[in-house]
Amino acid sequence: MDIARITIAPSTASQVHDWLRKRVQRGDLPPGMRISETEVAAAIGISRQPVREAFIRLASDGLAEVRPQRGTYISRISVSAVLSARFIREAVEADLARAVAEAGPRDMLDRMADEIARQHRADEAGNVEEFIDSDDRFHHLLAQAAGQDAVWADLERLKAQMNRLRHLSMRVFDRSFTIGQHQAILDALRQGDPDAAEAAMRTHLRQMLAEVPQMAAAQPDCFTD
Amino acid sequence: MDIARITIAPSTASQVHDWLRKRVQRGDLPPGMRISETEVAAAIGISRQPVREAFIRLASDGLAEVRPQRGTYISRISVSAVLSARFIREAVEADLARAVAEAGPRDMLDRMADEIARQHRADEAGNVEEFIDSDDRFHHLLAQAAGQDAVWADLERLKAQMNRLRHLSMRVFDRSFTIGQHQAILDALRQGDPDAAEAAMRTHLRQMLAEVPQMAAAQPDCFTD
DNA sequence: AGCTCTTTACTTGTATGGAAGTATGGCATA
DNA sequence: TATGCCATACTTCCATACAAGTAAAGAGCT
Repeated sequence: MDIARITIAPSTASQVHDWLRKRVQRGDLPPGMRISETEVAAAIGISRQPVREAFIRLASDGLAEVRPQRGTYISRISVSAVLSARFIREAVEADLARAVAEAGPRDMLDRMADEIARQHRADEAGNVEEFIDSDDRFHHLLAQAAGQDAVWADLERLKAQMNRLRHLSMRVFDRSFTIGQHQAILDALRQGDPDAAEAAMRTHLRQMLAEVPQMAAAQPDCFTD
Repeated sequence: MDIARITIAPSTASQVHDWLRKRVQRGDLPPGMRISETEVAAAIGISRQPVREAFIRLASDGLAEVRPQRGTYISRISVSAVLSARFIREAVEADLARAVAEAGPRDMLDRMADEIARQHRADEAGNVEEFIDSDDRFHHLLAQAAGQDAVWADLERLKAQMNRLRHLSMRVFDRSFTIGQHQAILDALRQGDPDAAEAAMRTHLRQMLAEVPQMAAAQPDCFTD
């Protein structure tokens, strides 16, 4: 018999937190926007307390900023935070790529190829959300192939800022370029060439170095630093 | 004229959070311990609400676990979380070491040498707290020397679990060994040898790979996974 | 003894009222 | 016109009361 999977009903505060976090990451709630405990509570039809606790969690995620007695605001995207998260991602995923090139299970590589195919379809269909999700799964599969699934979970926290930026940039930049880089990484992994895999990954993730200042210059209200 | 540095009085909830976080990291509140909103509030002499909000933040830090209607517990140290944080640190600090070896400012290297001297003194005096603090400053200086101060701030979040473990292990393991590894890293940086610097850093941080399972086996109640 | 139900004493979650602080617009004054 | 004061309408923060759920001890029955 399987272990019964018990699911407890999530608290109101937790649900509000999830709801807000998704809306912030999708850019539905734009950077700099003011949100109010009272307003959100009235809109949902609950008291202020659960909303307040959701705000606290949102602030812990770095997605909101609570200024006492002044108001709560959706965080602007910190350029330096994005760049340092990018630095960390490059270092980590370079090591992951090396590890997989040296001893990666073949079936995981096949699954990565599947994701690239999905990215082609999402690109042609103009489905930005699906493209971003598949992009994430591609990199997640790399971590799993290296036997470091937990590492990806840790990176998720750092990716919070990058995700918001990506929802802006994906409508602007060339997605087929991204797909080509994914393919280059996978090719190197398949050939079992650690140096090539690392180089391809670093090239891929350094793409952001040029894009971030460009995005920040185009929409200065959304950014800080 | 300088910008006036305005400091707002931190909220009660924020102060309680800081207090609890330090106590958890120092091992003062042991893993698995049960804490109660009511008890803490009574001990401090305030109402439950600020304490409750401090608990929420502590849970966001991964240092506590709130089980609805059941109780709140200090998180056990997750072996897999520590190992994945270690993996990330190795990857990041390897890149940092390379960068500094290639183009690191000399004065920062001198400050790193100062820290090693402090570590010798702290070791002889048996001052574990000071040794750990200096150890942190040594690695922080490396990030600053690479012009990536923000990266260290991001790593702080991941180090939360590792810090608790270190307070346990530092009383057990050989500190002079650690100092020797720091010296080896600094020597490679001074010689401007990126490969040697990276190798020394990876060796240093892989030390934990052997220690963590050893610690977990010795004190199973404090760990999970 | 062993099992079942109930009571009771907890826990965290939510609602609400008021306290303290901040920004803003209006008004009097120079 | 420009400046300073002040009432007012917000905001978040804290205290308190109650609701809902859990766990363990104990009574009563088989």
